[in-house]
Amino acid sequence: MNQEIIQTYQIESSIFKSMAHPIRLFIIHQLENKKYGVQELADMAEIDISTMSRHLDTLKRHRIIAGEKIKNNVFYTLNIPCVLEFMTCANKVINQQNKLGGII
Amino acid sequence: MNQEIIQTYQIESSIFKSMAHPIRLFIIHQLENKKYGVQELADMAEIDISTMSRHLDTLKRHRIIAGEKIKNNVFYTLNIPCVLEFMTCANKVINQQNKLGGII
DNA sequence: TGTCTATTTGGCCAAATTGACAAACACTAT
DNA sequence: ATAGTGTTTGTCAATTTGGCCAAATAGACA
Repeated sequence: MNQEIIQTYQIESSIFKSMAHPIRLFIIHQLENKKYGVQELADMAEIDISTMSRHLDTLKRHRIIAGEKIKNNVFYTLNIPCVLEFMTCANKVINQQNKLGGII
Repeated sequence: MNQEIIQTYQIESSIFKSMAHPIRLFIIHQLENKKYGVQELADMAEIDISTMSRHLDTLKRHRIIAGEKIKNNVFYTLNIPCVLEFMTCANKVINQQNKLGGII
């Protein structure tokens, strides 16, 4: 395995990876419009708050979102608006998939 | 776990996932400029050809790339040019990370 | 200080991903 | 038909990821 290539694309791939999960995409889409706290997001997604906390941490570590503590709550906001351009492209890919009959 | 959310973002997340690997990003960047065969790409990345074949298959199944067989060789091309916009955004994220001191 | 609320972290298990080797396969060309 | 070339697939071990519960932590406020 060529270590130079790995290194070159490691960070880029870790950013993709950080977004490559249904719950984390859900989070990104929610924060498009408004700030949310951890418990609120956990309730909406119907997952354990500890699991939600970990997903938020993943996105935060990659600077996709940012958290701001107000009193006892941490409110998260979308940090990288251009992430939404990703989605536009992703949807083009999805539409093309549908036209061609889906994957697998 | 809210199945509706999962369903909504499953496909989108599988597209991110398909690109979230250093070797597969390497492939995408190479195909930006020119067609390549499986063996060529395997040589460049210094990985087993079977491993490269599987990475190419992953990208192909998600319509990121397309393969065309000519004689005994399969040449791959980038199928979704807007993928490159992804990269532009990803790099903004990376640069912001660097400014702030990198991640973990 | 002590308590209450909200969030994060540790531990553990199940499931998914990655990589290599070898075997199978598809096709070309003798 | 047979050999040769290039690609894909079967299998398996090692690693990573995702989920929940329980315990730990951080901060607000009486």
